[in-house]
Amino acid sequence: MLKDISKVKKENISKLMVSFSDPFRLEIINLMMDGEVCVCDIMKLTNLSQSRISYHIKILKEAALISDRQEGRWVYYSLNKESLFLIKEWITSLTDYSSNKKRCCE
Amino acid sequence: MLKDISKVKKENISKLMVSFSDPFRLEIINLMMDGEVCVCDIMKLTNLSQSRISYHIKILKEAALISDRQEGRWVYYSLNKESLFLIKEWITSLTDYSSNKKRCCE
DNA sequence: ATTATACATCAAAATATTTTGATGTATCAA
DNA sequence: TTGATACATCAAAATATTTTGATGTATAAT
Repeated sequence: MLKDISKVKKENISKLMVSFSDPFRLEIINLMMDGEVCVCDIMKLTNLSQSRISYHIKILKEAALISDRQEGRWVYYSLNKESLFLIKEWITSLTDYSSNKKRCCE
Repeated sequence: MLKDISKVKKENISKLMVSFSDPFRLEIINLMMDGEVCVCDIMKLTNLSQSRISYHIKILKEAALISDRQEGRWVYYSLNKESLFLIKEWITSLTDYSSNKKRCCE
């Protein structure tokens, strides 16, 4: 079962990384550093068009990097700390190796 | 002065995140978990073509995610731990906020 | 000197992502 | 009920990334 979990995680990691890979998404993510924001906030703060923002928001949501909460006409978005933790864990696992130099191609 | 440093780092972060955003690059990165590898190692372990690997390696290198070391005809690649640490720091900074709920659009 | 190996680079083609502008849906206020 | 606001979705166009196959360069072995 552990293998299954790590496989599930692998795809998550991949999606999460893709979600981080656009400069405008990084901007949006940075706006969420200080808490919840709605699309109209992002519009004001970035001058991106509404549909453009919705598109990027969708990618961030599908990667589970952000969560949403609706309140009347507004939808509030915020960073999903669990996903951020997952990434940190994965990166940590990358640096765990003991840097032993190997001869290659043998 | 901490703020200034974070601004300089912003472009680095962006490139690093892009370098993480391809599934084959993730595979290559995973191969480096256990230490140095050369292109021929990656070829054997992934069945990707040589030029394809070189292309991805180049992107990883330009993002400073990996370092290279030449030894005769072989070039050994390995993960750059400093960059990995940089990303972890950045992600940590994202989760530092105190989740205060705000009214938007006001 | 010739040949083979390990890898980089290049331009064209294939493919994927992003942007735009229009339209759709739900909520709210008058 | 009508109109406005906040946001989502869609298809087409614009743009960016990736793949391929050919060629180039440096090192090393014969």
